[in-house]
Amino acid sequence: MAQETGLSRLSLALLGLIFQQPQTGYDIRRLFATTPLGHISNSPGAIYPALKRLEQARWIRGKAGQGKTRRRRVVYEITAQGRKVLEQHLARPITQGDVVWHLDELILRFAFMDQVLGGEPTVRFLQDYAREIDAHVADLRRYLDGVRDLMPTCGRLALENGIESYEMHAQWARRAIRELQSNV
Amino acid sequence: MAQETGLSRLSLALLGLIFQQPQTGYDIRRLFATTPLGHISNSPGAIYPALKRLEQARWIRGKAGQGKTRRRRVVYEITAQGRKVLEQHLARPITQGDVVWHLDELILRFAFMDQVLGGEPTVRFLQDYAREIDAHVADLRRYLDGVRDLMPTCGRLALENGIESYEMHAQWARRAIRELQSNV
DNA sequence: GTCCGCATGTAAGGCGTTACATGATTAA
DNA sequence: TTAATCATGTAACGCCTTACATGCGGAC
Repeated sequence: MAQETGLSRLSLALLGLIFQQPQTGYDIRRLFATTPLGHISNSPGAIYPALKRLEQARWIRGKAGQGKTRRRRVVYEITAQGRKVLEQHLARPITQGDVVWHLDELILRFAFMDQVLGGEPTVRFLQDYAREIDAHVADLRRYLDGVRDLMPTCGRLALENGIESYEMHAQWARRAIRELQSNV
Repeated sequence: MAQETGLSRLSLALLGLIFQQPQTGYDIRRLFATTPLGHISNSPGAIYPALKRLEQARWIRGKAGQGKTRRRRVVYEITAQGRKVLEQHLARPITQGDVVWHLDELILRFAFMDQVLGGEPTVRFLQDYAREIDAHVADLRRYLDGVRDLMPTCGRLALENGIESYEMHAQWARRAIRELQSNV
């Protein structure tokens, strides 16, 4: 499906949403069209094929179902195998590479995590997340300090944008940890 | 090359870097491998084909050149046409869609902007950037206020992550504007 | 009876990823 | 002379994007 893990961002979102409750492709399209989740995708040409792939992998199962009317519609629900894949995917440890290349996927994993894995693994995930980000920020700052005066102004500002973005993520994670722990 | 604009993120980076100074593919690979710019790509399987495409489009031109040694190496330099394309690409107005789907590409455009377009267009770009982000943040907050109590905890926290991320970008832009204006 | 919303798709194309391939040159 | 580094690629694959296609049901 996707390179390292077997789950592209879109597939992960689909699997997570269908885990939350059985849905049709159209339900998900509407969700993507009307909520911020839509930043993941907004085209049927991605969603329907992705659902097919998930079904072929036996991670979801489509059933002919009816909504309010009796139009043809396929309601997908997650399988036991799909649950297992989702759990394993969400439980994977965070690497430096994830932080550099797949930060948004980490957030997506987090978004489903409490319902799939429960509270404690979620908190641990955020702790790892914050730690990896701190390490990466340290790297970036070291680099910036070394070349600050050599860089074109906008290049430097763009790099600072990246650093501040990571710092914001770490702050957010620590706030989220506090909030999750106060709710236990 | 890419959908709306004719320049994928990688191609934009390549064109911008070659605009800054003539380079070989290997130079750029090293740059990607050793600087934060590398978050764009790190594989020769992407870089060399992209350079070929840019050359076929006549936006860059490869010349056999020698570095310190006399190994075969191709030094690429930007053409007049390439300069024009780069200018036009960087000068494109910012849309809401850019903010939702291509935020990182906007930052990349910004990174080359002062050298390609000069200071005033760069400041205007940042003003537009901040304004579009403010609008999007308002949308997201409106949505969040409507469904806050219905969302699973991690889902809400993930959404807040997105909102705070955008807010940080707007703050950064305003700081960058001040800095650019104080340097004129 | 026509138009809009529901619901599911297909087709073409592009680009990035991983992995592998190839040779030439310098340092040990 | 062996290994590492320089330097440039190719091949297979997967997924997303845009655009187009289809057909039913309800509302007016």
